[in-house]
Amino acid sequence: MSNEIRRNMALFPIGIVMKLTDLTARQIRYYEQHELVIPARTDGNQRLFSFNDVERLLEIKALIEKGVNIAGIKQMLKPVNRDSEEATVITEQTQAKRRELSDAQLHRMLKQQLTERRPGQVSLIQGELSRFFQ
DNA sequence: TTTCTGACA
DNA sequence: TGTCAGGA
Repeated sequence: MSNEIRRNMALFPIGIVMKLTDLTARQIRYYEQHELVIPARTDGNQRLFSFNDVERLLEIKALIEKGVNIAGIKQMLKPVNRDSEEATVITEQTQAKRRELSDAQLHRMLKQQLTERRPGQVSLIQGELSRFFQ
């Protein structure tokens, strides 16, 4: 159950998400405008994405590459519920994602991509992810 | 330095 | 979508 909390815990800024998803900030913001993802906001109006947001963006990216437009994606992906406190609602979509991208795979992918960074910046990024490897 | 919004080629 | 401006 605590995994749900962790998966929905917003913690990375757009810069990290860009590397994780291979999307540009422009694209990510554009998708947000169209409500494909609703990242949390904190402090100075900065977007903070959770693991779920990242997975959602990867789904969007995959669909875009398949030639699906925004309208089409809106219909395929369930509308996002952003309850900062309420528990995560396990939607059919969520379960579908689990089948394709398990936690282990996601973690592995994250490690891989975040590891190929310059030695100096690695510590910072790993520090952000550390809470997920507890 | 990084991210944000708005706007235009 | 890319990119620049002007702020936070």
